[in-house]
Amino acid sequence: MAKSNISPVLFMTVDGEPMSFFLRPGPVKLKLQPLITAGGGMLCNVQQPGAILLIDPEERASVAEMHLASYISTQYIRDCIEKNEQLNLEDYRVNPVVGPKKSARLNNTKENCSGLLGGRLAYTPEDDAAILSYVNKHKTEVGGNRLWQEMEKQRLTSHSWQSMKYRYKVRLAKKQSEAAEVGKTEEETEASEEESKGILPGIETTKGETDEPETCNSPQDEGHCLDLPTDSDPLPAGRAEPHSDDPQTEVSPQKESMPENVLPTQLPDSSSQSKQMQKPSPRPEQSQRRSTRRQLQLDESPSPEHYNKRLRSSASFTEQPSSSPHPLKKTKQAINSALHTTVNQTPSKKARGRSLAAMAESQQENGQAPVSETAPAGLL
DNA sequence: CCTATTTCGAAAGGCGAACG
DNA sequence: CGTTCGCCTTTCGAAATAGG
Repeated sequence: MAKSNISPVLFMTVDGEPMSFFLRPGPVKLKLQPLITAGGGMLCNVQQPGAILLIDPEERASVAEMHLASYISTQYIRDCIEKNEQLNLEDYRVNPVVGPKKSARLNNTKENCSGLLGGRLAYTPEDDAAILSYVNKHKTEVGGNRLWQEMEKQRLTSHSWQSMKYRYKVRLAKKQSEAAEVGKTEEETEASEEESKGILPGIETTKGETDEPETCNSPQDEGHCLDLPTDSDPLPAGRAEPHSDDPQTEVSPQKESMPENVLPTQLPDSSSQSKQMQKPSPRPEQSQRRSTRRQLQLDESPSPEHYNKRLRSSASFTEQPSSSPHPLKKTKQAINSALHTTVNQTPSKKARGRSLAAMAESQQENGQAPVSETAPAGLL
């Protein structure tokens, strides 16, 4: 494969974020590393949350069957380069996974604990710790939902994002604030504290290993236990020690915190957000958050079509996510809506949305304009 | 520039399990 | 058996984006 032919953004998400891959050390890794890097991606030395686990098909034997599901064949890289386009990862999954996390959680570790027997899953210290550490890194976003959804996406825990959020609000926040008082200076302090307590093995990625072997039984581990392995020993089965010494192991989980390897291509996303401020108020953040959000979406829908479509919008905030083109509009709308509310029409929007959805489904082409409800809203 | 549509954030209510 | 605690799901309101 000629490095020169590789698109510099081949392994980048739509928002310009480099895709992270993890591959056990070896000749294959040596071979692929430059290619991935050339494509704008990054090959991590440790398994990070969002990292795509690669494995050479020939080495699959070295991985426990149950863990194979988390791996993507290195052929993916080759094919992407060959076709010069980002292919579907699922097509290269070594062993297509089926198990939904929900079902998995049923056999959760807490059989004897007070957890749940039925469908509910109690929070384990690992879950809490993972959430806390994650939140520590994204303090500015705690107020919103995006962060939590991210967490869910990354399978930080096997709970829904709403659940995690709730959990955080209700319990963790307290703990955190307490801890914060103790060591206000740096958030890390807290995180490390947790870790040292053994509660938190490795930030988000983690969950796992810390102190209980069972951890690997938990649902998440389906996908996450595997995440722990480091360069030296990616195999869950093989690793006896949780780690915790290796500074770069799981201590530097986030996508944002994966610098070393390649160009950090500063992501407007997390970086800018984290910088925000210590959480002023949810609103002010919005504008910036929006753009980020958008990018996330792009990230998820890499299809060319979408790309084009969005490009337009992205263009507006290309380099300045938090610029100001929108605020204007926003203000206007705000005013409008304010007026509207004052006058009346509260339900308009909602009703509209609902009826729309309903209508759309039930009478796709009944010719009934969903706008009906909107009319009044138009108060103009 | 205005209107319509989509998405996000937040809150409330409901459901299930454990404990007294 | 009743009460309390905790998690999950659904609903409501607001803002941003896209299209005309």
